[in-house]
Amino acid sequence: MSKATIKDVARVAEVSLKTVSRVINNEPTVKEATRKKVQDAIDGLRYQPDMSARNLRGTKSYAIGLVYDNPNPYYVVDVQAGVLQACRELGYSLQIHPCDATEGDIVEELSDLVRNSRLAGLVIAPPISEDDTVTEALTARGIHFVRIVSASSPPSGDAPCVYVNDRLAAHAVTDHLIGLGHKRIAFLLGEAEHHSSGERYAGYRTALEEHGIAVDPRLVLDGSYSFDSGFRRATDLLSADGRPTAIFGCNDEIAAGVLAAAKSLGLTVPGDVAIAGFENSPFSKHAQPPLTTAAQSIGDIAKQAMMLLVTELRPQAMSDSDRARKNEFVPELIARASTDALLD
Amino acid sequence: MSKATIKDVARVAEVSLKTVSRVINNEPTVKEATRKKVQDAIDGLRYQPDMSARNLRGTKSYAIGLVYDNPNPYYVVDVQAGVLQACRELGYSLQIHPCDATEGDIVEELSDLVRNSRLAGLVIAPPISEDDTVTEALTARGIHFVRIVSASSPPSGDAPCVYVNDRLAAHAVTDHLIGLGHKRIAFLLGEAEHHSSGERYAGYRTALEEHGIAVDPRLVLDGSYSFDSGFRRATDLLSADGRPTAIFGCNDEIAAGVLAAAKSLGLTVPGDVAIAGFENSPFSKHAQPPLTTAAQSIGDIAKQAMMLLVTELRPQAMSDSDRARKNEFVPELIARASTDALLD
DNA sequence: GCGCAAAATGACAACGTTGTCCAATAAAAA
DNA sequence: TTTTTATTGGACAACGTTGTCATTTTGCGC
Repeated sequence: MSKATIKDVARVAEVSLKTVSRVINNEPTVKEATRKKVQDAIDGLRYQPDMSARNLRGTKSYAIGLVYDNPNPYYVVDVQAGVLQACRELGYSLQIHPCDATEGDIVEELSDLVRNSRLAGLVIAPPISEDDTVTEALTARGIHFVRIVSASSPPSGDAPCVYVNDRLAAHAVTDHLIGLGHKRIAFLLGEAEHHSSGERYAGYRTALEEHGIAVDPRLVLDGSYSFDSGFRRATDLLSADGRPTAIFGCNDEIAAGVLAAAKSLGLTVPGDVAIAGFENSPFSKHAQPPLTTAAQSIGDIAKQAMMLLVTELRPQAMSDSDRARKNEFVPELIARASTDALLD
Repeated sequence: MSKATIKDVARVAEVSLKTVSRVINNEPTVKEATRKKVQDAIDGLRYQPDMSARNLRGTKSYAIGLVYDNPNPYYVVDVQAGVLQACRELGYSLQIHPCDATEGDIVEELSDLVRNSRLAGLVIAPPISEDDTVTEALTARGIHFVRIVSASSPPSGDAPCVYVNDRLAAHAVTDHLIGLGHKRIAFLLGEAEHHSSGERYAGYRTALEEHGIAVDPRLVLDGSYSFDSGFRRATDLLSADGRPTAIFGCNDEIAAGVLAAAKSLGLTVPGDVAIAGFENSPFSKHAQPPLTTAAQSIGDIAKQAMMLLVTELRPQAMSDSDRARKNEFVPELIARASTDALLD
């Protein structure tokens, strides 16, 4: 009933411990016949290598850390799910590490984490992944990591990275609004430390310019990725003269705030004002009317980040198809009734 | 720069390896002077025992698993945060294990998890924690675990358990509604496999009975813990004759659905219909009007569950104050404007 | 067949910790 | 003082795995 060890496999396959180890680790110098014999024994015994022993012995480790300071629980569980799936497929264990970038020395904290938990590397989610001070310090300390960031092209620098092209997606959302006849489109920003906010703004801006619409600075307001922020800014915008005919919130929470503000002012959506969000949060579908947004498959992105990290750490362990995967993700426009009454 | 080991501590403290080990593990037979000397060395070197080595060697393990199938991300991250904090304080590492109780053999899955990851025990969150088939099978297999469940008194049986007294809290919410003059109060249930749904209903029921109000079965509707469910049930209730003057949703998502339904029917809240939820989800505060609800400190509950698990596993490792902690938690009523227009 | 390089395999130690068992010391009893 | 008994400290093995290095087997050109 107790767990099978490499010893059991060796006995069954009639080879030495070391040969089994070689098979497990995909080392090249094993005869095909031997490999098969060992693999059969592994399958037969349902053997799985022991993480503790592996981590203890080698320079290598089979544990990675997931670092995030994103306050959005929907985002967090999706990232976890994606990384966890990749971990299972690749035989890694996962150490989650929620953190607060604003308190304490985060670099020290992460170094300790890696040392104490013997982590092979880190997957770092935004916004902390976008803090160059942190990533440079980690590189300087020789810590392996992969970042998930918002960018419109592969970031320069050596650190491997998975990037979400928010700019392109925001461009598409803005195009959609322009296509519906809107010319006065407001944009509500999120926190500046989230690159996604700036990227989405850039997409909005270029879309307007491409259609020869001047960007009106009075229609671009900063704020935060929150319902409250959206509500306040929208209340200001919508109760002043020359109000916009559409408002593009930097994420769905902001858009939900905008929607609430519009309703409280007695405006109809999308009749009086069209509203678009970003991220395809679950509640965007349930809003009344449902919110136009852009969908990101956070799980896939996170999974790819983990794959990329392992490609870094143990190139030979990854198949070519895994290695060839693309590291750019472009969220897709999801048009709903908050911009186009004919949809639902 | 590399990690300090027990060997370094022994050298600095001028004692043997074993003595250091004894200090770390709080074994009784160490002279106070020696203990201090060793502790100083530990602190000085910022030594932390290596999990891999500890887990590998002993019958003991210093890793625990957190098992959950709750679809609510807010709940999940709070539970994680609580357990994680306790893990740090107690020197454990955490393995998260989201799962789907409806597919595959969950008992087999958890057994494999415990064996393969050498887990000392599990913290199991609802609703899967409330499935007796699962918990009995785990007990039969000798797996240590602590459950977080909804109950109005300590569940019988040997398995240690932290329980949330939803019944008492729902009683308070119902009292609040009755106190505001409501007599026709509807109740919208969640999924039957969540005990919390039944417990909250029981609290609602006894509160009505205590005030001599008969429970009208037409005002008690089953459903699920979702916005949609709340929306549909409330639409039915509010558009039929003899509509209730208050609706108590089994959680905030349901209540949010009720609120949306009321608005879409042109009813004012709380004027035409008062609405109460449960759980104090972040959005309950942002709803218009803000939702009356009941607050649970999920993080504290989860932390206490972890403490209790360790008390099980290594009684001598816990201080008396930790051991004496209460395992019952009662959510508190938070009255807001969705029931009482004078509040906000 | 023979020799020799190259490929495949194996023996053994080591990773950091704890359990077992025994030795040394201090305290108590004679 | 000597003997007995608590205390406390230390040597060694073991957990399951992989790195190092030695050894065996294979393939190949003569």
